[in-house]
Amino acid sequence: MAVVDHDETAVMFKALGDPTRLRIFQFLRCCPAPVALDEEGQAQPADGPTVGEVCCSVFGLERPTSTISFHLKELRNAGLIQVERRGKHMILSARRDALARLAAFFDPSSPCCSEDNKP
Amino acid sequence: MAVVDHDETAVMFKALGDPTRLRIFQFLRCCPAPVALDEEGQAQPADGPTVGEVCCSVFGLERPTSTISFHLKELRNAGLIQVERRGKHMILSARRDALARLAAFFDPSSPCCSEDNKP
DNA sequence: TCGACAGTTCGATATTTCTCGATATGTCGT
DNA sequence: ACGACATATCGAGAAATATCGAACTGTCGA
Repeated sequence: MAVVDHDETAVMFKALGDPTRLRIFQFLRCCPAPVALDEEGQAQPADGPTVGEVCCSVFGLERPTSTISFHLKELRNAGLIQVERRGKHMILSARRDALARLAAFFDPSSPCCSEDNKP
Repeated sequence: MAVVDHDETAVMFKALGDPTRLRIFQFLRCCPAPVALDEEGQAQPADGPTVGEVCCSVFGLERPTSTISFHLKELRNAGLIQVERRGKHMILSARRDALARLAAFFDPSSPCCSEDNKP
């Protein structure tokens, strides 16, 4: 088993490699988690950022929602964010497991010379 | 001053967003001490990995040198690697400051709600 | 100086990506 | 059911990107 799946990790980096998406992701990182599933499976709803709030807060409505929606889909396909419907809104949040995975990639104490690099 | 320069950081992520470049960078990361093997398998003390070694070790000569050279230039322009001429070879190495910067980006303890996210 | 070697740059091409407006889908309140 | 709202999808056009072979530059050794 490879320490790092290059292709899958590259998808994450590619998603963050666009300035528009990086700003969205950074914004979502800083927002409180919209929901907390406790051990009983009870969802405690909290206010989370919606697509419209991203358009307004991050881009000042200078971008059409269709463009933001496109980038949100890219971030979701890369596994970087979660999207949850709540009423007519979509609640957005950064995925903590993705953050942990990327943090581990740059962790200096982690082993880096995996079998992938050998012919 | 912004905590994170989105555009500049996005350039780094974009460079790592290609599987070919990610493999190159991962390979170079694992050779921090400039040590290489010559034809007899002897370790040359001051030598680091060269372009040809990347072609051979990482891609098994399945890619032309021109393609590797293209990706190395992208990584260099993104500030992720250093290239130093030594004789007829180019000695490659990952830039530690770039690694530290990216690690800081994902550090959970670092402040993430910079002024950039506020309108 | 010549030829061999290491690597880069160039030109062409195929593919992907970003962006936008228009249209469609889904949800709520009445 | 209907209209208003929030967001997604579609289609098209412009721009960027990855890839390759050929040609070029630079360096060393004989």
